[in-house]
Amino acid sequence: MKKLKVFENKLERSFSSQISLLKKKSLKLSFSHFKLSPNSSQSSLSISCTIALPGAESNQQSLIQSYVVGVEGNDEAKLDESGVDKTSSASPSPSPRQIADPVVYKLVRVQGDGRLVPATDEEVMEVEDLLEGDKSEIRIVADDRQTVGCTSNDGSSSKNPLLDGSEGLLQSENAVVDGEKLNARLEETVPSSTPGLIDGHINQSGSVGECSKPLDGPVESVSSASAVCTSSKPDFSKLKGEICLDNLSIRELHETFKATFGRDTTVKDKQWLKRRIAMGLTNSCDVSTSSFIFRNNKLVKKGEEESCKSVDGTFAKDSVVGAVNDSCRDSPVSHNSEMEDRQIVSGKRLENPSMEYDCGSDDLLTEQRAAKRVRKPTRRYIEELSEVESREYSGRLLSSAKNYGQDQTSPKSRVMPVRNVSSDGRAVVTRLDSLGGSGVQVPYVSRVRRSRPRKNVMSLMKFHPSGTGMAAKLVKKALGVRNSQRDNESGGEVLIARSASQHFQQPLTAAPGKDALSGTGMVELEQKVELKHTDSSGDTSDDNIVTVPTAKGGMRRKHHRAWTLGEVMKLVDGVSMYGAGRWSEIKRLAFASISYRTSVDLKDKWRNLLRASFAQTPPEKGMNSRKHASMPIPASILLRVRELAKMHAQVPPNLSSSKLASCGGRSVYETRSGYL
DNA sequence: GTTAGGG
DNA sequence: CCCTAAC
Repeated sequence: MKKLKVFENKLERSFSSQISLLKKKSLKLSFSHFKLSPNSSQSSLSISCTIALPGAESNQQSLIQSYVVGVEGNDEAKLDESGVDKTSSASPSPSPRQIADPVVYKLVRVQGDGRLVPATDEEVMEVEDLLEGDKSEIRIVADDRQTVGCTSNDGSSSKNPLLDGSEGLLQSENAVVDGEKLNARLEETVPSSTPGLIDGHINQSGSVGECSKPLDGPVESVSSASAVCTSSKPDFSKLKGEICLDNLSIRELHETFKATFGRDTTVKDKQWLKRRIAMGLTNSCDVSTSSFIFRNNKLVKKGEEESCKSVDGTFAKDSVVGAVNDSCRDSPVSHNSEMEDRQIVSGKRLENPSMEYDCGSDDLLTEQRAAKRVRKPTRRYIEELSEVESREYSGRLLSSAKNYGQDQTSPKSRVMPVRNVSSDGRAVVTRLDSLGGSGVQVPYVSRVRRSRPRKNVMSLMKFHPSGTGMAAKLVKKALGVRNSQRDNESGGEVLIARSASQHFQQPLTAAPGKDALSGTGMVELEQKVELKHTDSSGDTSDDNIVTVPTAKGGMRRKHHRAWTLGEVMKLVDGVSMYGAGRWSEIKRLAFASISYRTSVDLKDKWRNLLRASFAQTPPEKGMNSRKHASMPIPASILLRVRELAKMHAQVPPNLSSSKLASCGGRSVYETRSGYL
């Protein structure tokens, strides 16, 4: 009999998680039909609950979980011992491990007369979706609970694997709390996280620590925390126990590990082992601790949506959380090397003191990130994230879809850039920009960059003695006075006489125009400047500036200016003359008149050229299919690129210049002149 | 300030 | 093109 109860208990617990899920979906749940009934076969029990799907009242569906009792393996043994009917043979699952998942969910329709009719595929799908969608939530919820409510631990001690533990606990540990008391106690426990648990004492879930999705086949029936809310029967004892992994020796930990995961581990790190075990034992997915309480076959809702609530800071370490998430994500049996890595990652995160939790959504994200992350987040990345964060308080959740990449560091641990919060509540990120020596803050977005050397400013300053005035203007412009209308001379190539003397100032004056900012308002300056030097190399065009929505929602200016044939040629010439890699040189000499191409641009372009030249070495073939998108690069040029590449490959950078100068200089020059 | 690379 | 990390 006792055993029976155990099963019931488990059933309910696992079932409750489903319920909580549904609830989250704001589906109406009708628990009146909740019932626990022995199946025809002794080896299984089934429990059902009807839920009213949004639209159809009449159309009640219920999720049925059937718990297959007889299994062999760790669980089995225990069960048997407990004295319940041992159906060792009954279990279909061959391997011990698989046995661990005795719960099966079935969707059925409840007929008017109470009969249960197998659900149609469609119905199944429907519900599955619901559950599916909630997975993440579940997990989150689970996290909280894990820490908080925990309860059933099962055999984490080296000796008792799984189920056994639960049994033992049932009887021994904190024992038997019944009915009312239990509930009352729950109330307290849940909301307030239990401090002690987090660290050393980890709650073990009853069975093996794998999680699986609700509807997919076998699911682990026992959930750790859920135990808390389970007491459909008054006399249900509470499963509660804390296992102090800390006290275990490494060897013991190993054993435990093995018992938990079914494999050995060579890891010696105690911490790691503990985490792993805790994780494994903590069956996250199907725990629905706080939300419901079963009582006398009725489901009593316990707290309101408190998935996030229980976090009150105590639960500041997310080791457990992280781990849980991990475990959930993996297929039951697969926690292996892959997992281990992540595990480590999460471990790191742990150490971060400044973490805050917002309901675990973060954790989830972080999780995902952790999985891939290889490279440390770039500063920009960090900034973006932080911005997101800043605007996040609007209540909008981080869209997981956005999936901020693999940033491992906790979102919370980011370094915040200087920022001011404007009245509208939006955070404005600014950076300190020094213009002409005076530091001013300009909106981060309109950051001046690219081809606008300081000297430009200085030179401008020269034109306008009133330095301060200028600065002011600059600032103003920076602040975003945008006058979009601009004379653009669309980036045409600049065909201008190159007498240095004639244009010797030009680069300076012209620069401002091209600068990425132009759109934002350098205009005034420019115009003034241009008055003096009307000739202009003509690259004032910034028309191509396009604002691209960034992931974070900010807009980033991105201007694109296609490389003209002429530019390409200049580049090639430059490379041939000065050598690839001497981009600044090339920029200075060959692109003196084209201020909008930076050395980096040259470098990038060259890289692309190389790629192109080699990629389509057989020029004719590969490209005809779709080559019109971007300006086709004349084969001749590609050829040259190739040659140059070859040359450079042979000749070390330092020699290249001289060598090239001698070799290619002339021809190059000629070519260029021809084009120009 | 440049260069090399990844994104 | 944009950003960084390294030089």
